[in-house]
Amino acid sequence: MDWDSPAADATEPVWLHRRIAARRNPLELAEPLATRVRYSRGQAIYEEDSTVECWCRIVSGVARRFSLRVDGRRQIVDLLLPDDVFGFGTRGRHRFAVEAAVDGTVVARYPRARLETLAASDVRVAQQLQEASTQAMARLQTLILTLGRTTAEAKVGCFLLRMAERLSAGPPDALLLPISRDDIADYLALSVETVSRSLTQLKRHGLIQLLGTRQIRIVDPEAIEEADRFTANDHQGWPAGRLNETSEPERSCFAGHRG
Amino acid sequence: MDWDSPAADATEPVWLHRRIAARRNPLELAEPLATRVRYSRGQAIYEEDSTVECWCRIVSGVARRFSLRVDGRRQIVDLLLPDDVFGFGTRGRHRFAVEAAVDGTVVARYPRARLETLAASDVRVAQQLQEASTQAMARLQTLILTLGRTTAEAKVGCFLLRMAERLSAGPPDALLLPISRDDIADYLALSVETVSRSLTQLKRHGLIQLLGTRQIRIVDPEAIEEADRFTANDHQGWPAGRLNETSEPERSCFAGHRG
DNA sequence: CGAGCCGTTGAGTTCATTCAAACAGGGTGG
DNA sequence: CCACCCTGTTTGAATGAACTCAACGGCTCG
Repeated sequence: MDWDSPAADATEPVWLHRRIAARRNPLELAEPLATRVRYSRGQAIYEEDSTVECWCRIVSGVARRFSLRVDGRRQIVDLLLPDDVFGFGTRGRHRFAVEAAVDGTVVARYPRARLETLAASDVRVAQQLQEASTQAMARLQTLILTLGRTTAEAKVGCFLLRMAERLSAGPPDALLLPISRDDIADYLALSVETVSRSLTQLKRHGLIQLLGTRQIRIVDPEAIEEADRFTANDHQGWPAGRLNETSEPERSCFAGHRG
Repeated sequence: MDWDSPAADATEPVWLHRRIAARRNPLELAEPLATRVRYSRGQAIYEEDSTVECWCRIVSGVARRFSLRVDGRRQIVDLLLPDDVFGFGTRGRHRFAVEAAVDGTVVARYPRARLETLAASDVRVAQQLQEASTQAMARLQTLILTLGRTTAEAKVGCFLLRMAERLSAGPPDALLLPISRDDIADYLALSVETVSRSLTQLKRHGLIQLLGTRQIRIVDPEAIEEADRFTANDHQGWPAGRLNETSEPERSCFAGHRG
């Protein structure tokens, strides 16, 4: 099966593979150990508190690492895109559950024991593991900074920028969101309604354009990055030329996601 | 200098060393490489975007890893207590700055290059590095869960529980906060006033007792853990017997921190 | 004793949430 | 083909929560 090839399945949207061109497989040297598994949306990749048997890498699609609270709310701790590595737990146990966030998510699984023996014999493999772990830590820190922003508009804007950076090879001017508003809400610790409102606010302020419900064009990244200040001050401070609604027709320009 | 000994400096408060008994030095095998440095409150341990030269371990005291936003606000990404390891950056550079949060914080520094050669020759050292890295990741995930809670009272309560777990060897019933309200605020992305109000709220609800400004007794950990639900419902649901104010005299039972 | 820092409390405003309703698009079945 | 349902998304109104600005008390240090 040729799941690594970008054009493997023509029915899948492009963004699921776009990143493969941008970044190399971070576990390239361990690839002989890998077995691939395909998951449907919502399907568990592993459960909370399960034992660590494999390291995992997203080949295509998206997965969410999350925890369920006592009140039923869900906190997504990490959003896993193609070539993101996950599955190293704490003391042999997974602290969080992981499940596919879109249909047809493909995960490459590397048995932990064999991976470790390989790493012991090949330093470069050990370095790749280390690097993958560092990347995962960087994602967590980025999320903390996003959660730390003051207003919901700033959080959502920051989220868009980070997603654009991760999804695109070139300049982060446009992006196709791979996940639903629900997932964004649980990722940013906001309500779905607030996420939706923040997006329309960002659009009204001329910082983004909404081409489709999930297709977004980033107009003013710097202003988004500093959105805290602007929302704190009076709203006269917005650039006047951008205040008119960019009323693009809201036709869906793509297929392949079923929310 | 015998900084490892719990009674090295009688003027230092007990909690700075309490944890040494609870958890072993996670870089024990690398100790021959270590050099110790003492920092005063607010002093930089390393700067943002500096090159990674050493891994670090808190011997005694507290440090904060943080980033400054454009609006001047500060987000503390990690709070470092005795025997916490930090300083592994992303691609050779530190993404955040670290500075001492209390006077007399002692840090053991392990030169990166020598540490790596040692790890290459001794598998147990490599395992210790791996374990330390995993611990750091666990701290980040815990913070994300804390930041993800709905109300400020839930955030602060959750913070107290996690700090009690980290600071004490026994049951997490009491703790002596090692940091100021300001630091808590920047850690939880709240304002100082809200932190203060949340503490008095938790006290009023009978979930904690405030013995001193920094000495706290945890009365009902389970209720704190589920605080989201209670604050969401009506406030008649609180245990009636605990609603009377526990008006202990607010004398300071300890010295050694100057905010 | 005054200055300065830390912590708490109050008043008013802004912001996010809940509850509710409405809309759009995809898919299925009559 | 159209009606219908289901999911996901958007918007409105009202409530509740956190923030800012401000003032005050306690404590330490000079």
